Amino acid sequence: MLINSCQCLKLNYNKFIIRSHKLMPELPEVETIRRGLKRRVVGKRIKKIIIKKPKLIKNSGQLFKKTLIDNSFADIQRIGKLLIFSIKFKSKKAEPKFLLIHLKMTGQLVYCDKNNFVAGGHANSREEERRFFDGQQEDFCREGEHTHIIFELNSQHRGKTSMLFFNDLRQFGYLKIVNEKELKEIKSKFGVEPGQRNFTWQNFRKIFFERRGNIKALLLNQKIISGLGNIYVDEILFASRVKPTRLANSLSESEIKKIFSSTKNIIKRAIKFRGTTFSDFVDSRGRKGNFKQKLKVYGRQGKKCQRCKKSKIEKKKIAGRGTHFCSKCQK
DNA sequence: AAGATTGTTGCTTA
DNA sequence: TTAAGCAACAATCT
Repeated sequence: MLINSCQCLKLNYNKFIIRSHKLMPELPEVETIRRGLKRRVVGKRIKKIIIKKPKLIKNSGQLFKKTLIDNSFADIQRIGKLLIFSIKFKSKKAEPKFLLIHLKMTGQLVYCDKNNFVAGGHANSREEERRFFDGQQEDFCREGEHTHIIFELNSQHRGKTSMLFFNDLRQFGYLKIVNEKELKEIKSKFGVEPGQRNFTWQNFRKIFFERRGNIKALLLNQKIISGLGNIYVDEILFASRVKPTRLANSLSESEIKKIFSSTKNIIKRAIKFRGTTFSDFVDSRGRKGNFKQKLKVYGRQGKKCQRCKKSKIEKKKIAGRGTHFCSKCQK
């Protein structure tokens, strides 16, 4: 069965796995993608690039190709939800450059060994989805309707070809080549990040005195705290017993402390479980992103609160986003 | 069938 | 000057 020999690594969330929820890559998902890709693409020569949707590349196609082709990636880093590929140039005196990839809401990066598979994108139908889960993923692992950029990679010593596909159903994601100065500028716009050195109690605490908006908006703001999205913000606030409508400057010291520690813990745990929305088809065990099972409020609207077992989880639009909470245990 | 959904940007308002 | 609020972006589902 192909599932055992499959070398196709699918790095992203899948809309069809959790069809009723629209789960988007946040910090833990992007981090999982980064780790998986780093192992596989670093060091491989970029042989060819096919640009099917030029608008997704924020440079000229010519510059994009010229910068990447015949070179390779030295490393993959991440800030917030943004992936940063550092480019290793064949010629040593070239100015350092970086490839930024943002997946936004529906972007995917799919890695595939060409010798085993041609890679795919979103499943295009329920039928495709069904076949996929029946293990017949050769039907699915091919260039899909939503594949917009294709990198052909070449392993230096073995000469094997592999493919990296950028798929994006809604085409909100982007790819961009930047130099060191531009990268620094972009990085400077990100706030403190769970798991990074700057995520200290002192830094975190300070934020709350400077802001007037509600806590939901604050936690979603990438300039203040980077990496959180709609799912984890709801989970963090539930864990902290704080209502998402609360104003940042109305929170007590102990409430801020709770938010601080649950942010750290939830993000750490979500990375450990390889994300909520992440799905990985590479190994014979078919491991998936498992955090979905750990969600306490997100997507549970109308269901009984697992903590107080009395109230129902509510869903309201707060800070322009669908927000899930228990009004009994979140004050 | 209109409205909701998602992350981010950029515009408007306060 | 700065922050808050909100439309816009694409495509799909309810």
